[in-house]
Amino acid sequence: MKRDSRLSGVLHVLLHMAQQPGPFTSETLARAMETNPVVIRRIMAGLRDLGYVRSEKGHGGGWTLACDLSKVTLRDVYAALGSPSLLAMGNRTEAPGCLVEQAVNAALNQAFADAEALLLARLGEVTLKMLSEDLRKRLGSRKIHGIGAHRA
Amino acid sequence: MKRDSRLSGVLHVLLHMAQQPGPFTSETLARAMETNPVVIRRIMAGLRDLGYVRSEKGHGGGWTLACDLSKVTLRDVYAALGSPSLLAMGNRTEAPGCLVEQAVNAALNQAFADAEALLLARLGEVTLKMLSEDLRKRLGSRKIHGIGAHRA
DNA sequence: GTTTCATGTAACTTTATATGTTACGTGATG
DNA sequence: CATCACGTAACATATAAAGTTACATGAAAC
Repeated sequence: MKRDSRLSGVLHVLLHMAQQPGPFTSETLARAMETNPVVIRRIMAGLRDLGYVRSEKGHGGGWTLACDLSKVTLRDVYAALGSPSLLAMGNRTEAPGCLVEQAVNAALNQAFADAEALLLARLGEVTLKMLSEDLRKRLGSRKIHGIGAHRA
Repeated sequence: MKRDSRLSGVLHVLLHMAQQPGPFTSETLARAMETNPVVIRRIMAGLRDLGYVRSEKGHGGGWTLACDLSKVTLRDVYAALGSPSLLAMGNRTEAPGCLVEQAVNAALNQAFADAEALLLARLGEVTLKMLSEDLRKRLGSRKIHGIGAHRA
């Protein structure tokens, strides 16, 4: 299965934005992520609707952070994407009449639910602020570089 | 993303086989699972290679259980499928030069690894025998039915 | 007010992967 | 040797993410 990298992508964008004042155009962000501006707008749409970022049209427009980074967790960001399914595996049939299938589903669903719950909990423990601070540590003594200096 | 249901499928097959003596042709199993015989052979190939089941050609041939059901866990079955990825989400880039990407990956990988580990652990706790016994409970007082009586 | 810029969004293409299907080879049974 | 059943390659289909094109909307610059 093709793995969904939207969460990874949107976090990348948000972290870039946290490094310097905005606004950033979709075009600029897309170049930094080596993707298309439309893709940026797509993954940012949910965040905008929830008020985590703001977007402005016209000259000098673009995307701006509009939230307290210490209040927004990775789980919130995940939810803003529409909470896509976390697991790559699922039941063959969701509401089977076959008792064999029911037995299989019962066993798998328990394991699946546990794993999903743990993953969501972990994502809920990490705020954007924590991520941003981790990034600054990685940047180390290096001069805080702008998006222009982004390394492919 | 399309969710992988091979684990669910192969467990379904194994449970059916545990309900009555074999051998079962791919054709028979496929009818019970509403799929194609080739699909059955495909998902059974790994199990055969690991010795969990045996396959015989020619007249009277087919698939037979060849393991101690109390010794094989759902995790073993999962491994027999080739350990396909468990999570539907992943990193945008696996070994990024970009520090922002590295920071994002570090945070996500931790959460992902925890969830995967828990899922594997849970699968490792359930044996085929436990599944089979759960199934018999579900069948209740009902006469143990054969595959022929399988309900669509 | 017209031009330019930037987002918003629909529609289409591409890509990846699971699943389904056809065809044919191999070996075992009768 | 004819039939049965697996083994496997090759091809077809389905679904979802990602990429692309096109155009509408609204804001700023001139």
